[in-house]
This record gives sequence, structure tokens and C-alpha cells, in this order.
Amino acid sequence: MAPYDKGANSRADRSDRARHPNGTPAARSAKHRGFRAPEPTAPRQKQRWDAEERRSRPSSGERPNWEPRDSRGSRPAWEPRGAGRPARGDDRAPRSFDRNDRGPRRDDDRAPRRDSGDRAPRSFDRNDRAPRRDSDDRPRRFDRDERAPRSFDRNDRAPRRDDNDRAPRRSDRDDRAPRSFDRNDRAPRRDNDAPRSFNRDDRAPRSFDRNDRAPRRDSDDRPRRFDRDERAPRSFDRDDRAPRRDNDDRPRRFDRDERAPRSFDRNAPSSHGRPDAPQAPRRAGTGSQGPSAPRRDNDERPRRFDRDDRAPRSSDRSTERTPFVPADDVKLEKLQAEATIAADVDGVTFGDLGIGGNISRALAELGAASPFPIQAATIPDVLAGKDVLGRGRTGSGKTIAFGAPLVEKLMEHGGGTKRKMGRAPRALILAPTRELALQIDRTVQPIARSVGLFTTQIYGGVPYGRQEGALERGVDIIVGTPGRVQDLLNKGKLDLSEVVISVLDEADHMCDLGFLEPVQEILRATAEVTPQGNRAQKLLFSATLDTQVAALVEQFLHEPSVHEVAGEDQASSTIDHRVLVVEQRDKDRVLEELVAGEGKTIVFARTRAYAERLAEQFEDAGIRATSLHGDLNQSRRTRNLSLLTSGRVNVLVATDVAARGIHVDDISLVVQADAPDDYKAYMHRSGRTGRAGKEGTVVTIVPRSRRRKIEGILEHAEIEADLVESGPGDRILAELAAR
DNA sequence: AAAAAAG
Repeated sequence: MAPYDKGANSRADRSDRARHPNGTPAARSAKHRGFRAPEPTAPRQKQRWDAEERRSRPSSGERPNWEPRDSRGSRPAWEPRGAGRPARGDDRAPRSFDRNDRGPRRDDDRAPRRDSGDRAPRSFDRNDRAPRRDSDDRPRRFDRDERAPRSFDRNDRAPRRDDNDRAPRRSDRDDRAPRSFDRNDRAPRRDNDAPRSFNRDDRAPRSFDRNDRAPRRDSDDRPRRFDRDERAPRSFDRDDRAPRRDNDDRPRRFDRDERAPRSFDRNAPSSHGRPDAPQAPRRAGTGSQGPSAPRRDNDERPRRFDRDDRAPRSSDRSTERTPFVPADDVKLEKLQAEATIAADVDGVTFGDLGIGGNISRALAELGAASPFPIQAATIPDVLAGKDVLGRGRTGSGKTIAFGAPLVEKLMEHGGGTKRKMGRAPRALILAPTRELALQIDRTVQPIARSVGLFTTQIYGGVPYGRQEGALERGVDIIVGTPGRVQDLLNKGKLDLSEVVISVLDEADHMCDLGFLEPVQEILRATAEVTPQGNRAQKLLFSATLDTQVAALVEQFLHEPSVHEVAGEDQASSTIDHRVLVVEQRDKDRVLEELVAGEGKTIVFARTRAYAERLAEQFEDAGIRATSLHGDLNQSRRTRNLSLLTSGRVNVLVATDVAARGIHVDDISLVVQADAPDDYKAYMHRSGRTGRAGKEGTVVTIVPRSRRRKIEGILEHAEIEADLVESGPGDRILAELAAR
């Protein structure tokens, strides 16, 4: 289907073509499976980039890439073929894309690069081969992505993947791109076991991590991070806690306690059930306030907020009580978050928080055996029917923090209507990017399924049919992105009048120009009160929740309780921040040296074109790399991201589309080829690493002229980083890459 | 200014 390929659009097109072996999807439709010899196309595709670039980079030769890689990893399979392949050179560029696509040969796949040599050629060939493709190609691609994993996976993930894989395949054919993806996400799971699938998805990555992860996974999700810092603490004892805390160390929590009061006070209400109510108010603001020591962890964060807070200054606000004040930077403060510390959560179970048995079991299967701080903090309030503002880094458990109580709440309201055909959705979860929406659904769907509720994804870049069909059949929870939701809303295909719980993930970003308006329109279309006469709920979450959300809070929320998790900030710690001042002309070479390491790396570029260019440059240099940005069609986006999560590539060059929320296990290095726009961007980008308590490194490349800017950003983010001048061949590059 | 989000 053409549709999915909306790729037809300009950019997309190119990318698609470039990437798709054959024509692109569009082509497909026309030709439909293939037919035409795409030869011409193929070549061209890549050409665009290739042409120029290749010239410049002759060397990149194919093999090298592989080989190196192979050596590293897997690759066995492809070798055979590879050997044969002749010219990859030309193809290469194309290849890169192709590669991605190529999934076909699994064998190859495994070796990511697989065919190195082959690829290019092959892919094209394939194209040409129309015949095969049908079968092979497409399937392959998708498959590959998936498959590849499989093979690999198996080792690691075997189980999951299967699902994933399959789904894809089937779909593939049809539309392939779209579907497959969809499937991946959805289909598989549902059919089978929702849980699993999810797991897979989630896990998969991890699994990939294989070594480590598989096991962990469970833990991974959250545990890790928190664990470290917080958990120790303990307890939920909440009540008790206070006392303990001291001990804990965890300053944070305690902090919370201390703080908590404050903010919480306001929130007080919120405390509702929860004893703990952790609350330390955000801290920072108060920051100074309390116990310094403990907080330190907090400190970091606070800082961020600080900004917000600072100005405002806390106490005042608190007193004010307004739960929310607009404007000022204060935002958060006003929000006055209560900081929950890990300690509080110790010993607490989801059941203690009010979550039912089925959901608790589903959570356990997802790896969430016990609640993390942000969850312990927000779940009670959500169940109490309150509006909630939660600040917590993705991965800290935000998704479950709103997902679990949302489902629990829906059960209460919903009761038996659940399965009614054509029933209107009662909950809505919005995210700023499709990938994040998919990731959220992977977690929420199994939770919902555990109690007989259904979720459906409503996001752009894929055909309408499936989404409209799901809505017609009736679903309970919508997980999507603003554009498509608004689109279907306006087309009368989506009825939000019965939505009693709305969630905005990355809420501050959702208030940015371009997002705010659609979001407002969507929220206006949701119910104001529940069938029982209670106020419909609004939940806003983000790692950088600040006053930016004031507009929405004032317009749609009612006396929200604000929560944050102490110690969650990126600043927290396990991340080593570096800034390299590099001559503009040396930038690309420096970047190449930085991403040459073995660990998973995400490189952030300011524009799509640069992200694409860098990915190709890296590939040509023999580095397994791919890209993620808005110029790619959705299937490509999904696939490329999975290439990284599965480990088939270890370098992903992306625009800020990947800055927020995306969780990939074991990212050891984040490179900012272009300085971030602001401190928030810095925090979100760097937050892709250092997860789970693992160590991570963030290297920001800046030209001399930007030195000042980056220093300001770091200051604002309250991050300390070494800033040094560097150039190609510097030892530091190899050292950073080696981590 | 760019990116993302509908096509």
C-alpha cells in the first residue's frame, strides 16, 4: 500500500526509494509487488546520497565494514554470500538502505551487515529481480528486521521475536511496510499473548543485550535505576519512613519526606491514600532547604527544575497553594512536586497501591515486580481520581505510573461495558512521536489485556484502515500521536466524548508550538465528567515537566497533585559528560572516530539531512549504522530503530525524534553531533544512556563559536562536563569510543 | 531554525 508509504511524499519518497530495494512502496502499489525491474530505481535511490558521498569515500568499501563487524559479532551467515558478491561498492550507498531492508536473508541478517558486499548488489538485484522479491524481498525486509533478530534473538529472545517476526512477515506482503509494523507492534501481541509480545519488544532489545539483559529485563526496566539510588531506601513505610530515611541515605527520599510535606501539602489532598506521599517537593526549589546532603541526588534535578523553581521560589508558592500557577518559570514548583524517594517504595507492592491482582501479575510479567518511586507516588492519586503531574525520566517507570492506574480506573468505571462492539474509548494516551506511542502501547496493552480491555494505536504514517477498523470494533484505550488522533476525530471516526482519563506523555513537549493546538482540540473533545459525575482526569508526565505546561494545566486540570522522583535526573550520575570543541572541518572525522566503538551509540544531529548523511558516512567507513528521522517512512523508522535495539547495528544517527522517551537498552554512548537547542533537549538526549544504573557517556561536539552556548546549556541543566579542544586522531576520541 | 505531527 501506497498509503503507508505515504512515503510518496517527497522526502519520504526519497528515502523510501533509497531504501527500498525495489521501488518503494509506492512503486509497489503501482507495480505491486514488483515488478518492474527496479533496477534503475535502485541505483538511483541511493545515488542521491551515494553519488556524492561515495565519490568522496571510495574506501568505504563494503567489506571492510562487514568484516570488522563480523569479527565483532555475528556475522557468520552472510559470509558465504558475501564472498561472492562483487561489487558492493556501487551499491553501497544504496545498500545501507538496502541493508536495512534486506532482511531477507536471515542468514545474512544475523550478521548485520550481512552481506556486506552483497548487500548493495543484492538489494538491487532483488529489486530487479522483481520476482523474487515478492517473496523474498519484502518479507525479507521486514522479516529481516525481525528475523534477523530471531536468529539472533533466539539466542536471546527467541521466544518473543517469533511473534514479532511473524507478524511482520505476513503483513509484509500486503502492505508491508505499514502492516508489518503494525503487526509487530500490535498484531503479534494481541493475538498471542499480549504480554509476551510486549515483552518481547521491550525485552528484545534487552535480550539483545543478551548477556546481561535477558535476565534482567525484568529488573531492567526500572529497577535498575531506581534501585540504585532510591531503592535502597525503602520504603513504603511511608509513614514510618520518615524516620528511616535518614538512614537511608538516600537523601532524596528523605528529602522527600521533608519536602514532601511541602509540596505535598498542597497536594496534601493527594496524599490521599498514600502514606508516603513522598513528596518532597521538588526540591530544589526548596532545594536549598532541606537537608542538603541527602538530596544531592535531588540536587541535580532540582537544578533543572530549579530553573523553574528558582525564580518562583518555593515556599511562597507552596503557600500559595495554587496548585498550579501558570506562567512564570515556576511551573513546576507550583506544581510543587512531591519527591518520592525510592526508599519509600521499598516493600510496597502494586496491590498496596490499589492495583488489582490481574494487573499486578501483568506488571510482573513486564518486569515490574514492585513499584518504582514515581509509580508509588502517582498511582494512589490517579486511583483517587485526581489530576496528576508527574516528573520522571522515561524508563523510570512513568509509563506504568500512569498506565497501570489508568487501566485499574477504567475497570471501575467501565465495568461490564468493556467488550461492547463499537464502544467509544474511555482513555487516551498521547505522545509526541510515533515510536514513543508504540513503546507506550507495548507496555499498556498487556496491562489492559490482563483485565479484558483493549488498546489501539492511532498514529500517522500508516494506513487508516486498520486503525479505523479497530475503532469500529470498539476499543477502550487509545495510544497515539496528536496528528492522526485529531485527523480521525475530525473525520468523525474517533469519538472521544467518553474519554474520562487523558494522559500526555512528554507533556512539556506537547505544549510546543505545533503540538499545543492539536492537543487542546483533542482534550476539548474528551469528556468533562465521568458517568458517575466525577471530573474526568488529566495526567501529564515528563522528565522535564515545567511551566511550559501551565497553559494546559489551567485549561484542563483541576487541582493537580504534582510528583517527581528524587534522583531520577539524568544528572544523576552514571553519566560522564564531555564536550569536545572541534574545528568545523574536522567534525565528521571526529564523529567517525567516536562511533567506531563497540557499544551501542546514538548520534543526534540537528537536521534530517545531516542525520542521513552521517549514517551513510559511518556505514561507508565500515561501521554498522542506520538513521532515524522524519524523512523516513514509518516502516523504515520502525525498522531502523529495531536494528539498534536488536543489536544489528550499533550506531543510530537520529534527529530529536529519538531524543525523548525512546528506550533502548545498553546505549553506552550518546554523541551530539550538533549541540542541543536547549537544556531540555540536552537532558532528554543524554537520558538515552546511563540507564539502569549503567554507566554512560555523553559527548557533545561543538565548534568554537558554540562553546558559550553549550556552557550555558550545561549550566542550566546543572551538569558538569569537561570541555576540551580536540581533533581527528586525538587519543580521547578512541578512549571515549572504547567505553 | 528545525523537528515532530496528518496527508
